[in-house]
Amino acid sequence: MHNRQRNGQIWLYGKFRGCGYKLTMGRNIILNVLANSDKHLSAEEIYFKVHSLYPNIGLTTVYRTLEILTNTGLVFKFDFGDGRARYELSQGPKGTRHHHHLICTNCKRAIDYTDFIDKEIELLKETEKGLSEKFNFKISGHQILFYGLCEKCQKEIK
Amino acid sequence: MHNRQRNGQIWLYGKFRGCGYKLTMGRNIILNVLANSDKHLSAEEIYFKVHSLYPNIGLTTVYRTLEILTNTGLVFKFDFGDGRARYELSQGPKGTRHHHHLICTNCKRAIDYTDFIDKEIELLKETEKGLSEKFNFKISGHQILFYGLCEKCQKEIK
DNA sequence: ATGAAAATGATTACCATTTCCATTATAGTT
DNA sequence: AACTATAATGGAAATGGTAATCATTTTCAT
Ligand SMILES: [Mn+2]
Ligand SMILES: [Mn+2]
Ligand SMILES: [Zn+2]
Ligand SMILES: [Zn+2]
Repeated sequence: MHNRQRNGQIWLYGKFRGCGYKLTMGRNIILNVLANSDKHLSAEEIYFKVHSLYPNIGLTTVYRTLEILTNTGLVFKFDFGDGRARYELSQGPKGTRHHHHLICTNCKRAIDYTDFIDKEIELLKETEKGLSEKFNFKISGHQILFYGLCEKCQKEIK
Repeated sequence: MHNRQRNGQIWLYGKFRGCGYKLTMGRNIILNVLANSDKHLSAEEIYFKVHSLYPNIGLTTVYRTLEILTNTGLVFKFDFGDGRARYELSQGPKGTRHHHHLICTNCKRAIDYTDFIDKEIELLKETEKGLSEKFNFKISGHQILFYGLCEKCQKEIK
């Protein structure tokens, strides 16, 4: 969209470098694409967007970069059931807030929501503590998914 | 294990038939395998188990049956991140209780848990109501996932 | 500038799942 | 029981997202 997000990347770059990775042109643009999108992009979608700005990029590099970003926690990788992974910046100018997803079982689109997060956090914190003790499981993250039919698909399916 | 679950299938068969599908030998055995397992089986794992009882079965039929079972809600289909779908009976002698999962990000195994379900149900009911109104989204189910390292992998990774 | 290490991209391989299609089983009707 | 329309099946081939290979290029500390 605009270039107002430009500032948001600065710390992202730093965090990427901080993990010991070199910030190359391709990686830089991949980060920009992620930071400037409010969608849940697939690897191929990211590839096309990056390619329009930097035609030398290879799909392999996109996959490799996304793997790094996922492993370092800078990006969340999701499976919403449409046969391809979906990626989203874990923090940033738009996606700063912790959120969860509504997934349409028909069109496979995901809607972000942040409602009820406070109560949820409270419950999850408690649950997390109990579970990690009971199962001796070191919890590092969580995900809440609601499945159903989006407004559009409700009408279409009827 | 034992054959005490034999009774559990009766209503399953009925529910399957009730959806307008013919209960063939292959489908029957697939249901038995699911009902007698407490694991999260992949299509191939199910195929091998069925095959040992009914060698005529084809992997295609397993996939097709699992798709029917998933669409009719008799079976839950999960992606725990190991590159293949995992299936679990949604109700039945063992899996009657509503539960959620701890997923090891290393070995990709899933642990069932039923702790804190009461509080969770309460919160989710409220959340569900709020979300379905706000987004005009018809919610049909939900899933809570905790990610982390299982006891075994904590030691191995170290 | 130089060299070791990291990164890249084109190609190929992989592999879970789907599609195709000819054959067979099912269940209702005569 | 024979007929028939329809559903189900299974083997083979195709599909498609992702991972591995490898020769080449880029990066960065020296
Ligand atoms: Mn999101
Ligand atoms: Mn389970
Ligand atoms: Zn939809
Ligand atoms: Zn593990």
